[in-house]
Amino acid sequence: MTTTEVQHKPLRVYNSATRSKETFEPLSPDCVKMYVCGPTVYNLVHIGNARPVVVFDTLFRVLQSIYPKVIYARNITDIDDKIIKAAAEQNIEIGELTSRYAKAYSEDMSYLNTLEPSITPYATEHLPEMIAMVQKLVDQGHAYESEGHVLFDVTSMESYGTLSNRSLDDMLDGARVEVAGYKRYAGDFVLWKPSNDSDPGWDSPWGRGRPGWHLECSAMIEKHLGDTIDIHGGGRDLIFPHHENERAQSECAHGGTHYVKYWMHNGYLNIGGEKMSKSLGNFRTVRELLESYDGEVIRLALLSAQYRSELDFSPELLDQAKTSLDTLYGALKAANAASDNSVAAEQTGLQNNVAYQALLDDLNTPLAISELHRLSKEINKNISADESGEILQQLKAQLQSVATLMGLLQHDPEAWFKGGNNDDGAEIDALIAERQQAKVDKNWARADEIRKSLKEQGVELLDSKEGTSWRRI
RNA sequence: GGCGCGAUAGCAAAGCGGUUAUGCCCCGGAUUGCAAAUCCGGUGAGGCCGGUUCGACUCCGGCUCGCGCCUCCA
Repeated sequence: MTTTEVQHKPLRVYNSATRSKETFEPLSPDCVKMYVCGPTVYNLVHIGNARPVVVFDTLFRVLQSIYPKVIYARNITDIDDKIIKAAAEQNIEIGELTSRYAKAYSEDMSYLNTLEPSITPYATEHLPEMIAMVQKLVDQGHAYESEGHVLFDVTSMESYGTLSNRSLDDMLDGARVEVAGYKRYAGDFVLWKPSNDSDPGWDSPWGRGRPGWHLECSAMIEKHLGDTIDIHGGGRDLIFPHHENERAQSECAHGGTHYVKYWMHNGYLNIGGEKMSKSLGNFRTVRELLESYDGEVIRLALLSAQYRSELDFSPELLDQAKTSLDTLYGALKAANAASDNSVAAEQTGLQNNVAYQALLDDLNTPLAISELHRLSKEINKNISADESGEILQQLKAQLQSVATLMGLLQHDPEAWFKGGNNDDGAEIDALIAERQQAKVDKNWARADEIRKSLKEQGVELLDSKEGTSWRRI
């Protein structure tokens, strides 16, 4: 490397708060801080819940490619009225329910090739911090106690509503819910609420109770990341009220200090043109989909549209993602077969890679994926042209490095095509050997018979100059 | 009622004021004992109506349709 500074194209991200795409400038280039809202653990997550996880995992990887240290926190909400209800219905302890589904979540997400966040804070482990924050808000006149509840006074904050771009008047105009009697103002939200004897609760200055929904994220960010963070992510449906209220609590508790520099929100995953949601019941769980599709197929499907747009989820989408991955793995496999790995790929770096540039532009994954296809086509052409292995290795290195940034092409190509269980691998190899002999003997009838019978078992034979390989179909 | 998003070829989905997006599907060709894979080529587009411009899918205005938030939700 010369003294010339490397020309980095800047990362650009769409900031929901300003409703525009901005150049990402971290608070400190030495340590970038990102927080993403995680699941409430009372059942299996659906594929819509997986979208932000995959999207922000990709962002995490891109950030790590630029900055030396990135702290990524994703919480687990393990106290919530839905949890209390579900545990009661199933007649089990709350802790049993939440640990079961927190584990399931972690497993499901790992199948989608997501990296572990740097920190996974649990709400129930941060009660002292939450209570302290509520106390601070009460002391500073931003919150008040009423009938055992502590409420945030939204009229006490000048800029309340700026994140979600709405005024207090607008909100009340459209209010569809009855205003609870203990609220001074309809828009006030709960910081702390009383628990009855059968509910889980913690002692507080306002009696035994539990936190309101928005409080945990504020308290955990404060504790683990500080008063101000670079990026806060989540689904679009969290902008209001969740993120608006989080911001209100945190900034008021911190004397007006800016809470989040870049708010990022992914679009909805739809089914049949409608938002997928637990309340509508039109969801598919990740676990259920993993029975039929490799996690990487699901991941590619989720990345096939830019994260801010809506994405209509369908079996066709997954089938297309599967076909796409077959093509990409096919090129990798061919590259492996055609070149000896003794030719070391020169470190080309990512900066000049079109796919990387696309990712730096607010995670333009569809464009990046198209570049993956262009690279794989280049690989195939170079194999046909029988060019030197060096070019092939370069192309392969490019393809793999940028695919890794998207959490794709993480399998061994051979294993990808041969599927999970290789119990019958020896049997297949024996038949291939027999067919090879038949071909030498020009016994085409026997050769075709073997091909046909294996195909009936879901195994397809692929003849090439290098010999015969196979894959599951 | 308030606020916001979208409409691209059979399907999915991007960039871009003028030049092939890309993938899947479909058609033709090369290759192949057969098959697959691969390569080459092709069909096919920008909701509707105006405006700006030498030129608009791309900018501006209107309309239509669809979706979302304002309530738990990724």
